Amino acid sequence: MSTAPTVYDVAERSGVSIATVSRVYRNPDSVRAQTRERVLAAARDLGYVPSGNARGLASRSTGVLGLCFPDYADPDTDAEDDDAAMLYSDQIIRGMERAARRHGYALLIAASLKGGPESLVAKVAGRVDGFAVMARTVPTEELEGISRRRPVVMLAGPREEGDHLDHLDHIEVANFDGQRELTRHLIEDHGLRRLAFVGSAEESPDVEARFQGFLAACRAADVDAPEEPAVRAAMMTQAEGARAADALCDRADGPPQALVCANDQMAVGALHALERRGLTVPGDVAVTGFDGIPLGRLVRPTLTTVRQPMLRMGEEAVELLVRRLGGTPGSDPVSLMLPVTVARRASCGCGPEEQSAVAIGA
Amino acid sequence: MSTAPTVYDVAERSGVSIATVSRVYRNPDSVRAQTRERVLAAARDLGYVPSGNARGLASRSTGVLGLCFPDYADPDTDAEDDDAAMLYSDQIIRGMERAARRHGYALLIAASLKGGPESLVAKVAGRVDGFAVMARTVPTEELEGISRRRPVVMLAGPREEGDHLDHLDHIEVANFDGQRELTRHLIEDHGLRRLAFVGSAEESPDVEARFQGFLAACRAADVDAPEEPAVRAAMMTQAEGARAADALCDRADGPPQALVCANDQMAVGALHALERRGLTVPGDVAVTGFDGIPLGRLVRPTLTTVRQPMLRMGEEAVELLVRRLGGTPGSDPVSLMLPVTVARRASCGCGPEEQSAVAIGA
DNA sequence: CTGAAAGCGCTAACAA
DNA sequence: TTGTTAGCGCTTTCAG
Repeated sequence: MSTAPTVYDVAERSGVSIATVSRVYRNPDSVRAQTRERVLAAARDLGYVPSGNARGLASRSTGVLGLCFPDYADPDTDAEDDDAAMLYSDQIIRGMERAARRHGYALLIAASLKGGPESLVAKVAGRVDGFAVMARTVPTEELEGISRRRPVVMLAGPREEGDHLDHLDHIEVANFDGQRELTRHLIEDHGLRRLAFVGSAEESPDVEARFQGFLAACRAADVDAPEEPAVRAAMMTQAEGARAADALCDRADGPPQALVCANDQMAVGALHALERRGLTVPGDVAVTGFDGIPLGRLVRPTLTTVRQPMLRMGEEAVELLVRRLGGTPGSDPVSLMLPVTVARRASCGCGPEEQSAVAIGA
Repeated sequence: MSTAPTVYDVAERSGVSIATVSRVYRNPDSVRAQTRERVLAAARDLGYVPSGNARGLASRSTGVLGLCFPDYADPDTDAEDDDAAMLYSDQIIRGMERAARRHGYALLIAASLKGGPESLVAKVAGRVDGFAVMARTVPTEELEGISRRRPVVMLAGPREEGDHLDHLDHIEVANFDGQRELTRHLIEDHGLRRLAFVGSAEESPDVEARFQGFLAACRAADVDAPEEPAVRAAMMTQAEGARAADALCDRADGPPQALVCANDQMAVGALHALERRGLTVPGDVAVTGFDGIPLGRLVRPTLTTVRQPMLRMGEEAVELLVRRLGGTPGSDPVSLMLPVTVARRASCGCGPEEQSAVAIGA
């Protein structure tokens, strides 16, 4: 693994200038066929691989798009379920990779390491032409500066109005509308009136929007609606979901009729906790989630939830980035709202078969 | 989005030399705190982002690992199932990303575009310190040259003996042992004796190994074992699996007692085809797959299969690469064989609950 | 169609 | 502790 061969080596070996070697790769037709073959042969012999770095430096572009996502690994998910637990990030990655490929880009992905020392974004930002950031992965201020230099699109988490970040492109899903529709379903179609919302302790615009949707539905139906989530889980994991369910059941007034969880992971945890306590779902308590992770269809009862179009989100992110990179420099920030889908399954009382689901919002 | 600021801009603005600016990022402690703050402040004001390209060029390393994978998208999978269809590549990506993060690397992923013009590997290879390649994603010869210049690890697909590639590190799963054990189970535990293996038309060492495992089990039990797979599907998709099942059922001697499919996707397709024909599984025909994709637990009957540890494969790949990069230059090529797990579920006749599964091979 | 030369932005000795 | 000075390997005018 000595020193890697460079254009100079290839040039020398094939008796041309380095400029010609470069042309062979960047614009083959501008070189006489015979010369080209000679160069290619030399390159092959030498095991020559063009340096992406040098290329990028000289041409000021990398051909790579990036994605920064939070460390979503749920430590409580056991190995078995883990196979099935295709999370947010996985689907966004899939969507972005697909779209990126269509446009000739590769995808660089990096998750925020919890106690990470050096800035994650900086590392990614420095190696890509543009990138997407999942909400709350990166300090706002960091993005502030970076976004002045290259296209950035925020994923999930509503546009922060009047904030420094409002010049970023932005994609979100219909959190409010989705949660409102699901809640309406619980109230009107199943006749439930004592609902508890399980939110999260950390600030999350998505969770907040869901809670507001929940509230809206309650108010519209004249159902008692507390100003605050019944529980704010420390983390949105299965363990915390179970804990929340337990806490709610231990209250003086007994368990609520429905546990409306801010995400699927917590809902699954709640399902387990309820089962352990001998409560049946949806008989004694209905449970709902939000996200639409595959695990939701594996648990029994199957989980009623609001499905997010994560794959599409990834694709749209790339489209946005590509558009920005393609020119139209000063245009206004774009903000997309993607529709969600309410998946009525067993845990709300809709029976084992998944009901046909409807697109909501956007 | 004018011209991005460089070390020179930051240096000037903070009244130091570019070397100091560089130090602030690479080795903060080697700069007086006061100076450091001044530099950082200037950088912040300017929206400075270190160029990964320039860095890589100068330091001869990128801090990025890569993965090339085939375009596995199954066009037959409908959008609904797609959510659940976490494929090979997704899990390997997850595993690699995790491990890479632990070692401070980011991950660059790129799928082979079908009619892709320019060489995929070259693009990836030029931007990373080392990378993994899923079998049959890349022309052998290409890798030949590249692997002389940087660490490459092959995923799946057995080491090609006596081939040019036998100096590459290599990770595979116990295809042979897994398929043999599953087949033994069908024969001995369920008493089936007329088994048909559904393979693939394209050359695949993995599929071949599985078929050999199948044969071995048949012979060991004195079961009639044809030298060739009963069917060789054009692609390993659901549609082709269904077609294979139909073809087999239309034979003069009627359907076999068991359809042993070379992967889960085909097995799921077979399940559908059988159902359409009014045959019950496992009553009339048993069906098995290979891979352990989540979809296998969603279909009814649940799919008996051999589970591959793809996540671990990704992690091991990174470990191997990191080791190579860490020195030990001339050491011999490593070849890992990862154990698989036979998941006995409903489609072989084991009942709805998944039986405890055992690790096989390696 | 091909060559010469000037950088791209940063790191890494080596000095100071 | 900080500055100076070479490149790293490639793209890209501008000539020829």
